Amino acid sequence: MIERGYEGATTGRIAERAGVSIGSLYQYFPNKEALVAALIEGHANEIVRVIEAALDDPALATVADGIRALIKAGMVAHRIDPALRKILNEQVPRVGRLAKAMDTSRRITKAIERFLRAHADELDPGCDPAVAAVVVETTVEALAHKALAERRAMLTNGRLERETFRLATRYLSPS
Amino acid sequence: MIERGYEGATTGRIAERAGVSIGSLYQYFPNKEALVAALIEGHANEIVRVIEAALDDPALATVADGIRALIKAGMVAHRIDPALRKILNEQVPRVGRLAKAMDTSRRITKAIERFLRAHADELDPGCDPAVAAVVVETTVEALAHKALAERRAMLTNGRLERETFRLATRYLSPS
Amino acid sequence: MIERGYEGATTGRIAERAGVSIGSLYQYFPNKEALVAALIEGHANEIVRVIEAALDDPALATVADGIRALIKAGMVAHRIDPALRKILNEQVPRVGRLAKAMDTSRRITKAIERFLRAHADELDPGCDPAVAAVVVETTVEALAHKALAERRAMLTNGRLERETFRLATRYLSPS
Amino acid sequence: MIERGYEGATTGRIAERAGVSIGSLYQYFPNKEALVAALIEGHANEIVRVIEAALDDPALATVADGIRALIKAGMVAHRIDPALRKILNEQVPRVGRLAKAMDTSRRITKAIERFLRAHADELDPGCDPAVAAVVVETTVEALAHKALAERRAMLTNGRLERETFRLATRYLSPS
DNA sequence: CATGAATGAGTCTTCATTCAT
DNA sequence: GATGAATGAAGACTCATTCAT
Repeated sequence: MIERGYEGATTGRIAERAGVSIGSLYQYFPNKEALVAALIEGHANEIVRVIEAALDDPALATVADGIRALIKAGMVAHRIDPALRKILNEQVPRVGRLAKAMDTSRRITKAIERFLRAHADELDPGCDPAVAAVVVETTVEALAHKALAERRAMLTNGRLERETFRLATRYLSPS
Repeated sequence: MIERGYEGATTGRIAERAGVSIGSLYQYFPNKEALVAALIEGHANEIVRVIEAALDDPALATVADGIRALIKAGMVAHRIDPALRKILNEQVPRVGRLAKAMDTSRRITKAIERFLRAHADELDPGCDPAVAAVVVETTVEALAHKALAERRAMLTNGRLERETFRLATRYLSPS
Repeated sequence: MIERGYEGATTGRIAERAGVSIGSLYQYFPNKEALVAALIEGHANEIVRVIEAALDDPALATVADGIRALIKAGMVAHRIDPALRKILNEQVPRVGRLAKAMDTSRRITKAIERFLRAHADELDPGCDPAVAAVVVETTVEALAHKALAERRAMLTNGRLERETFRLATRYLSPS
Repeated sequence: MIERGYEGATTGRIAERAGVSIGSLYQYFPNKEALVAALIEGHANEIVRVIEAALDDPALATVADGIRALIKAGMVAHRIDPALRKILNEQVPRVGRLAKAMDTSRRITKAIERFLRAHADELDPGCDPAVAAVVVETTVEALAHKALAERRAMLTNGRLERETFRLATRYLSPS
């Protein structure tokens, strides 16, 4: 729906795809911004749920397992709606209620932090879970994005996924 | 100038900030796309130059020195015009001549790759400079962006810079 | 509405005269060209109808009667919207859908031809109805136009009307 | 130069074709209207000269000769610059100094009237040279225009020319 | 005098928002 | 409540006109 960017998504198009009239849309949302925010929030929740589910899997025994799960989930999340995911992180003006819908990355960071704390014994002693979570979230997200947006070759041969894993595990593990 | 995104940057606003009339703008550029492309290309070149200059410094003895220089330069580059830098990587439609102006990250990646090859003896044997350059570029850029956009606290206390350094050096060094 | 020519007729002015907003206009017409074409087509149809009605009058006994009716109808038609009539024949770019709206004169020529064929016995033997219709249509139209546009004096005293009649009847009648 | 209509002829294009700078144009003409008026007046004079020359030819013995010469000259005049001729009669706003440049048809009418008076003995007694001149001028011009603009077929086989001749001679000659 | 870059009013067109039905 | 026609502000772009060089 928002494949063509915030400005590209006209209220008319949104209404049409939603199968309702513009009038109806404006009965529930005060303006375009709120409307797009709701749209985004829905997708954001879905993405966060995918990541959280992956990290909460009790089958994850080690940090390495967690990293692998996170990378896999990151790829899945990106595929939920690549364009939207991108817009979600980038294009939507960070103002008002949109900001609220925007904190996907913060929620994911929190999930990663919880996971790291649960495996604190495996981490490098100098590693602050709160900080490390930011680094890991930012890094994994950026590499997944890069792979999907510009480096499809490194994606298909699995190279970038392996590199991402190496990057994260070396960063977290005791030297 | 383009703080509000490609669509937010109206030709009128661009003209006003540039201190000329719209008419003058259209004397030199055939349409908005070309105009924005020129704007972006200028900044992109500046950014690439800053990074390349940092990595080409003959005073850099080790990979660690290079990483430090890259991180520092990344921060500087981001400050050249944070908003534009963002747009540059994200919001501009990747089509036509705009796409051409867009390959800042590829040019930076090349510069990093050159640097890594020049210091191949210091790298982990399993490290392919071409791939590692993509990872380092993506990673350093994303963390600098994150720091400036959402985590100013981690920026001011230098924490994120240190973490970025640790992340990159551990990733590149022999285990 | 289009008194000042195709270029003089701005969408804004058209909307204003029509008593609607520009937005509404664009809800029904894809662009200015289509809008003007519709305007013209409407008037063209009206004009053609007036002429056809005059020539189809069963009360017309002779060619002379028909010529008189045609001249009268031509004057009436010209008064429907003098400026528009002018544009219609002259100024509108003869391209695309506009061209379609333009063939008023051809439709009128056809009507005259039909009339002439129905009265073939009264015509000069050397008179080809198809050709004569073109001549009569062009001639009557031009004189009506001239009378209304530049020679109001000859119009008010009925002189030009009488001359037009003499011109056409002598042209058509057997020598 | 004005092939594309009054509005289509931009001052820039006119200057370019004239091989001078816009600035120079504005040194001689106060505005676009005056500029176009001068352009038109030049062509108008040329056209009037062609017609007058044809009608003043002492070799013309009869009214029929004159009509033939007029028709021929009309065709020639139309070919001098068909588009311009058209615009000249139609499209240019009939205001201000432009009106002055516009009276080609009146000057041609005068020439025809002079010719008719010189051959008054051949004319139908009911024929007022002043009025007949208007009729002939309007009629010949309109048919030439029609032939060139919409009925090229009738032009190439000479049919319309012959019809025009018949129309005019029958109109002028004693019954 | 000639030049042509600069100007900005005026055009067409889109789209968020409202409101009568 | 739902609808979608109507609205008009705002944006991209053109071109007649001016004026510094």
